[in-house]
Amino acid sequence: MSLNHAILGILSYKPIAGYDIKKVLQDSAFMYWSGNNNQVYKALVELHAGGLVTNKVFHQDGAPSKKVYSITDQGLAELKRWALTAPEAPEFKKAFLVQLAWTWQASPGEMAGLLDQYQQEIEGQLLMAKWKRDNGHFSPDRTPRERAVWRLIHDNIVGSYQHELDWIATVRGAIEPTNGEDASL
Amino acid sequence: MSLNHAILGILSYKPIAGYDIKKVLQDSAFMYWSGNNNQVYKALVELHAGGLVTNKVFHQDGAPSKKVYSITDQGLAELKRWALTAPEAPEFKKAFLVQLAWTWQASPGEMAGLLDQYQQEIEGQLLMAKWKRDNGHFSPDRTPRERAVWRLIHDNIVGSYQHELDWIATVRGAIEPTNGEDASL
DNA sequence: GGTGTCATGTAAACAGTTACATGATTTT
DNA sequence: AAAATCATGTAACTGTTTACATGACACC
Repeated sequence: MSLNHAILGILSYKPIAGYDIKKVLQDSAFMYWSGNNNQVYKALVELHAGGLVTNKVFHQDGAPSKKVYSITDQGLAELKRWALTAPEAPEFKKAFLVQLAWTWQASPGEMAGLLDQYQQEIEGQLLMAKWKRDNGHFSPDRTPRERAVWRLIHDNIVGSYQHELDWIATVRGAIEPTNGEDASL
Repeated sequence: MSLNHAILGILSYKPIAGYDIKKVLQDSAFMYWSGNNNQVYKALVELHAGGLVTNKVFHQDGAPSKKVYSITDQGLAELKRWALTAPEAPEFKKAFLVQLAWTWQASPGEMAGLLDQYQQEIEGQLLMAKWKRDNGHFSPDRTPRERAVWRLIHDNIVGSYQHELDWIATVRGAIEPTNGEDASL
């Protein structure tokens, strides 16, 4: 589970509260955890127990108190150690491919409709990914290299959606009936 | 949970036993479930309870008995219904991107090493994906369209890894130090 | 007056992985 | 002699999502 390490990374940039970590995760295009309460607060308790973070409670009037977490030297060391561990292969969970694999009972029109829907879905995701790349408000910018790396990471995600759109186009080309049988138009 | 539907799809091609469904899942490039006992046998019990599949026990000597499952008309109808439901966006779990995001403590050499390792990992996956596309022994081939669709699905996966390799190359180009400071060679 | 934000946390449900168990047969 | 394959199943654990709970304040 590298969620704990992702949180360490976030805290390495600046100390923030659990509630805000949650939002950073939810807004991130590449930190793929949903960022729900259960996961985040549990992770923070674990990190705290391991001495990788500390927290300080800030009382505010007109709003609930917040626990602001900071990374420790031990946490920084652990973050560096993890950052250099052997990379894992990416996991692609494309439910649409599974669906498409079993459309032999569908008509050409139904298949075309499915592809249209998938394309719309992807176009939406692509737009969001681009927006997050260009306007995401959480991006540490400690060195020129870090800035470049974050840009490249977002390009990877954008490119993944772009690849999906390109692929949809080839699918349309490949499965369109050679003899014209279109309903609408 | 669409694992149940994926299993329905497999059974729509031909009746097979749970043990073999497990292997089909493990060998599949795009049906992303690990195919462990717990998941498969539990899914089959559910499908059976819902009347979507039936089973027949075959006793064999020199080997354990097997329960061969078949899809029912109800199961076929459910498979078609599901195949035409609104497609979901793909999920990309690229742990490497998270790792890369927090490498600001690493030296240029360490980063280059990481990239090398990731590339090797991806090259391995790409090879496997291509092999499964070209030699995978489970591919229903009921109609020319189904054959084409299965090929396209595998092309999607292969393309995803290919995209990753292309991206690695651009990362290398973007972050290589402008002034030459290389250790080895 | 209902909905949303801020901020923490818990409970329950679902999904997924790893490991255990059996017992004959085949392979290394 | 040890390990893997065939074939089913269960147990224990980890990971993830959804929902519940509180209470002040702001917005429409």
